[in-house]
Amino acid sequence: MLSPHRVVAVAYQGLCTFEFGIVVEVFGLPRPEVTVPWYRFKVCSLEAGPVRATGGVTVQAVGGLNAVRRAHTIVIPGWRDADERPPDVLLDALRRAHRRGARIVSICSGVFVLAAAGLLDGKRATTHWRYAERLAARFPRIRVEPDVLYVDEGQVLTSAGSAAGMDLCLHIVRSDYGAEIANQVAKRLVVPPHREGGQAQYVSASVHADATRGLARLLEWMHGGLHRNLTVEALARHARMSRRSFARRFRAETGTTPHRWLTHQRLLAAQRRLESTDESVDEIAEHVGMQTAATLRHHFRASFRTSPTAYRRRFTTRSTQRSP
DNA sequence: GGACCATACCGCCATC
DNA sequence: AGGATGGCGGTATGGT
Repeated sequence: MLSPHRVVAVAYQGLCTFEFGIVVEVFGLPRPEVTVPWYRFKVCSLEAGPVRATGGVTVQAVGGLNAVRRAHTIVIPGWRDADERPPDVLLDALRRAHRRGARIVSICSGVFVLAAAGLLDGKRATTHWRYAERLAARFPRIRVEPDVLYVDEGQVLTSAGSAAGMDLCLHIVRSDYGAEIANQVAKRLVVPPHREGGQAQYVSASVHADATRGLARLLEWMHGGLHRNLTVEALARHARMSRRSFARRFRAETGTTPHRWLTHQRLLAAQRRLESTDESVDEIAEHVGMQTAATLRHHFRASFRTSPTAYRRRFTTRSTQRSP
């Protein structure tokens, strides 16, 4: 961990108060309970003078975009209008920061700023489900993933709608400081340390809560028995549907396919076990329902870009520091 | 890393 | 007519 690690949030006219608040909460609060050097947080303003944020709040930042030049992490907490091209000073500042290796983060519609700067070309990204189509249409070179809470492309990270920004910020803390400290932060925020699944399930859940109830029970059942050898055939039977209808319903509700969902859950379970137990990779593979350790390693690397053992070394709850 | 086999996925169409 | 369902089969993906 670079010490101190400077995080800068960009404020602008029409600032999204909620998303901005998330960033302040996670990176900007003093954390005496954390015994290692914490982030140094700063807000910088795109426009001179106080800026109006949503809800009639006025924000007076201490400095201008200069702070971006020295930041290790830059966060764009939403953008006021998906159709408004962000000013060139901001785009240039982000491009320069990106070139020198800074980490660029967006929440919700903030992705449009990153996209306009060209930082997402050829990369995966996500945004609020309301904007996903527009993003994909306007920026065809971005691989838009509408059904996840956040996408970590290493140097560029994007998160889905509003509160998913919290998931991404916690993910960043977890990457920088390890699971134990991330859990402490989550605990103080009174949020779960790790939300699973994508935003699609929240979308349909809020649109028609009843329809999801049947499948939600099934998901819980699947989750409770990851070690079982679950075939799509068996799942469909359990849900009393044909395979075809089951697959359709599953995608509609969760935004992914049954098998992919299972694999993902298994990987998350494996992560938890790597963090909190000293089981061998073989044992973990068996426990989470991956047939063999080789299969686990394969998927683990594909998803998290490290091996299970390397992950354990980094995130085991004792040694919590690493260099970003 | 590639080859082989099994299964999962999804478009298409008929049916309820 | 129109929406949901289920079967079929070609292709993609996963597991060994």
